[in-house]
Amino acid sequence: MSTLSIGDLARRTGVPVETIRYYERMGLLPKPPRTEGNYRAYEATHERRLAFIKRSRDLGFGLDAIRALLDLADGADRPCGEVDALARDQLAEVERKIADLTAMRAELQDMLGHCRNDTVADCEIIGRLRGAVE
Amino acid sequence: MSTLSIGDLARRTGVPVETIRYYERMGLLPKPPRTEGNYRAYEATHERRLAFIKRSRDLGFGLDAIRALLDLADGADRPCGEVDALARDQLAEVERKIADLTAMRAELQDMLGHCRNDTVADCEIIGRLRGAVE
DNA sequence: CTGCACCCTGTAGTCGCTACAGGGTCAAGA
DNA sequence: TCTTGACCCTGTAGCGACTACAGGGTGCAG
Repeated sequence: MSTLSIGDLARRTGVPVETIRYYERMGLLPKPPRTEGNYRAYEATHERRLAFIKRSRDLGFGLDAIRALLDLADGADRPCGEVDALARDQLAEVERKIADLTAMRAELQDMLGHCRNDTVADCEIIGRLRGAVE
Repeated sequence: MSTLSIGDLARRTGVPVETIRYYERMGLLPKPPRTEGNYRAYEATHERRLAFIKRSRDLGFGLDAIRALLDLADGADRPCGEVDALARDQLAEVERKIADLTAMRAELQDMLGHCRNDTVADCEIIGRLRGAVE
């Protein structure tokens, strides 16, 4: 009655069915009980746990970090320093990626800004990829 | 005399040896002649082509796009509209990624800003990952 | 002639999914 | 009752762009 099929869980969380099975194989989501017909039968705890995973993935955490966060989230009494450290690491990683991409964007915009719709021989974009300007 | 070993080429371009061989397998870099001892013997054309590939990779172009850019770069007389389109697509992709990462950064910063170094039970970060605040 | 740095091929692993293939289950409609 | 079709199951292979071996060959300096 109150259990969910894997398809139900997928619809409710926005995580594809295949990905849910993948998380189970990777040990992120506990194996749910099965019905007579060998279908997975999820309960509310599973939905909460999967929502946690999805939120963490949306913030770019890797599966190893999420495993650690889930472990930490289960130990209510411990100080949250480790959680903090994981979030800080993730923030640093995100900032590094933003910096890389921002440099790429500037170079691409500059290339496109100099494009005079010439032939390839005079093309500023090709020229820069060749290394004429650095 | 004027040929380069794969290691020389790697040092001069900053592209690892294994990656050079990978680009050859993928058809991005033409197969060079071999020495008697079956070593690859590169010439200046290879170095220029590899530098072009590296520059394109640094701007985030995928290998398929680079293959197209290399083909276009070889036809000097044709208009550079296609080059322009590839660069525009790449810029759009980079901007999409920046937008995603910027949203992640904001949320992570906000989470960390609210962290009061509590126990996990009261941890703002864990709380948000659980979905308390949206 | 021996050691060492370098080179060769081929294959498997990384991350986080995604896409089958080849089957089983189940509820609704004819 | 039968059949259709949506859903579910397992297991395996593929993606992109490398990276890391294993197990061997080459070439040069001391």
